[in-house]
Amino acid sequence: MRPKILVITGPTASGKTALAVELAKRHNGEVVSADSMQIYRRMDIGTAKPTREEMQDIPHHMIDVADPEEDFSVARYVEMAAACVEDVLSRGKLPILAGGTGLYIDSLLSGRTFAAFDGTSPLRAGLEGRYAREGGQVLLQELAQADPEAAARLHPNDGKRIVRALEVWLTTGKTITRHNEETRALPPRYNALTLTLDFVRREDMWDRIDRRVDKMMEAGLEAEVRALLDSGVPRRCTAMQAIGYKELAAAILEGGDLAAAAEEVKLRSRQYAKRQRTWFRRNQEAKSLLWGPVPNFADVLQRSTAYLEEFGI
RNA sequence: GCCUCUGUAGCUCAGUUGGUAGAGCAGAGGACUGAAAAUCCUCGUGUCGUUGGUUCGAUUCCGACCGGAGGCA
Repeated sequence: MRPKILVITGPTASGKTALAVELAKRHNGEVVSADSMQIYRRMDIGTAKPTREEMQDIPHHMIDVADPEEDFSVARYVEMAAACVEDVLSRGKLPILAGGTGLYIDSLLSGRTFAAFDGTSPLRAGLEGRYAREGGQVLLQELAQADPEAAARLHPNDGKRIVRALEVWLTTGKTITRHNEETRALPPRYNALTLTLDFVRREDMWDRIDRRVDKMMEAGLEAEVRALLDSGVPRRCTAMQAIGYKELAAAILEGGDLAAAAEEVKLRSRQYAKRQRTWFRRNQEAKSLLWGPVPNFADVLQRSTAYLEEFGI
């Protein structure tokens, strides 16, 4: 019998944190964050990391577990988060996976494993160099020798995935297609009830995003980004690619207008929310909780509780 | 008041030697197996400001009018 776990997801600014905390209080739960950027320490304002007050004494895991100059990854997330979930379960409490990083959530729930990876290998650097010089078409032809399916699936411009597919083949002797098939066949690690928060009207979500970015600016996002840059966090590392950070870093270092940068952050956040929705939409099992034009927390809480009862939590 | 420039997709603009038009951005949809807040793919009909005229035919040429920008008084 696979352990039951509650998942709360949804696009950015959809109220995941508040709902997770409230349900944790009512169901003896602890929150395990599923957010690829709240992982990083010293990045609080721009990632909308829950504050002490917002956490309301509910333990939160997988927040502040890496430094910004480290490069985190899905594989690391799954390994660490799985340990957190096991820990929560072992104490007889309900793990509540809350966050908006779909890949992290799905990977953890499915029990997915990942092929070996070495970000510093000369092989990888070589492949990246060749992609830049020779182009995707050439590498895809090479990939087709070993893994015709992946070569057919990948677009010549999708350098990241072409390099990875070749890397997996060359270092493990197994194609990424084969690897994917094998991991897909693995049994799910948990029995999850997924609640997806969203908005009836897209415009309402945009408004919330805009207001949240305004609040971030008032709360001192600029100073937070400056502090990261001053402490030597390189601009090209993963953490600095986070929305809110890369735009402000550009404005700070290239002398741009901060107000314009904030508008850019709003735009990128909306586009990000759209991508998140595309990801969540394909989960047919998920229960959707929609906010109307006037958010009614009590109503959403009640509907959530009904789903939990039905699921047997 | 006069002169010049300008008015084309939500925005910025290109273009049509007269045969009703196309880019970037925005937007929409999709993908996603060790960067995922990342990365990648697909999708462009709009009274070509309004109204007369010339013409077989005008968004394109001419006039008037209405916006906008600048210059001269």
